[in-house]
Amino acid sequence: MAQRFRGEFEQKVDGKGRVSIPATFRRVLELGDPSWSEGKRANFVVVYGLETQCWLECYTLAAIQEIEDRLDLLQEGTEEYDDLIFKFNSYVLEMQIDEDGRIVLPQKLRERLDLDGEEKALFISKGKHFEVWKQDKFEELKLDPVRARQAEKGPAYNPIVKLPQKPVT
Amino acid sequence: MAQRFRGEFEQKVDGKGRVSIPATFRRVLELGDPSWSEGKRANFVVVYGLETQCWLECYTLAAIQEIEDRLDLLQEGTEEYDDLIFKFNSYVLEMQIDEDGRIVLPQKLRERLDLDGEEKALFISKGKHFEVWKQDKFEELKLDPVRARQAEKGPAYNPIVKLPQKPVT
DNA sequence: TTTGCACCCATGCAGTTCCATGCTATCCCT
DNA sequence: AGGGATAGCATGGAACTGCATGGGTGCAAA
Repeated sequence: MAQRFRGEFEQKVDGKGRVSIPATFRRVLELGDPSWSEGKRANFVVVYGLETQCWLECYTLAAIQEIEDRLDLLQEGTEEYDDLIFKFNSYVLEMQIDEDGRIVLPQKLRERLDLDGEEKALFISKGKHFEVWKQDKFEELKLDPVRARQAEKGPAYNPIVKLPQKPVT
Repeated sequence: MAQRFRGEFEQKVDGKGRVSIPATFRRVLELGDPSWSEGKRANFVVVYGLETQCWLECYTLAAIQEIEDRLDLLQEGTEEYDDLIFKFNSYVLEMQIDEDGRIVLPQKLRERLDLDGEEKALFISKGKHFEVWKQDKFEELKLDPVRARQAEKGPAYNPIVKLPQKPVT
């Protein structure tokens, strides 16, 4: 079982576009990079997508490999095939974590996130990948589905999101 | 069947946010960590959720694994999938019990619980997970459902909460 | 020449590790 | 049954380390 990203972190982006990758995420990226070893720098993949996408999706190399394996099983020319090729080949960047555990977001990506100058970025786990947002933007958009629905209902002591039914086997 | 958490304990949180995990809970967390063995430190998962949530929910790794297995069977993008990903991947922290049976609640969580300085925390079993509250808060809110309902009815000799019917098989 | 980026070094603080203490429940021996 | 030894548990203190962050320098491309 591959490691999963867990948790949600707030990191500062400095004037040069540098951001620390949260240490726990670093561990997962390192393990997901087949050519990584102690002391080396981990590589990973950033999917930034079309212009309308204002967040980054970050994948371990292993996860990307998994996606490519799946691609090989699909018919060329199907909609799904095209979408995946498009998403994971065209609008994509391979990055490397530096000595200090940081990456530099190039101009292009900073613009995409709508970052200028020093700002806070949000790192949000999605299990097999994580996303990076400009914090203000994320909050403004209230994209979190649970929060969005709860906002309608008002606060309540309802700690458990309903679990899915056990599959019938 | 996995072990269950039982009982309710009061533990002191020191100025640095350190708390002892009640010993009986530790046993359950250890058994629920597949990679744990005698002498090692048990890992588990703390779900702190959205800003309105002022308590912590703690799960064994086995319990989390069970949730993730179910997640793998769901369609990405469905409401249920998003809710679960958010709840169990995003607003979550993986923690490790230290040599002395304690954990350190990071700033973020202390704020969430409304703990500052030295205070009492309540550990409350909920069967497959347990919750952590600031004691004062818990009492103030009188969230205990049984107590709340009993308070409405006034004091009565009704010590036994009605047990659920056995399922018809 | 300016701007974007790779590299190097510096620092404060939060988080972690290690060691010490008192209390209580348990066990064993007489 | 009494009493002393023992082990595990809840706490406290202090040193240490890694992480997030900031600043500077040099190089290469625009």
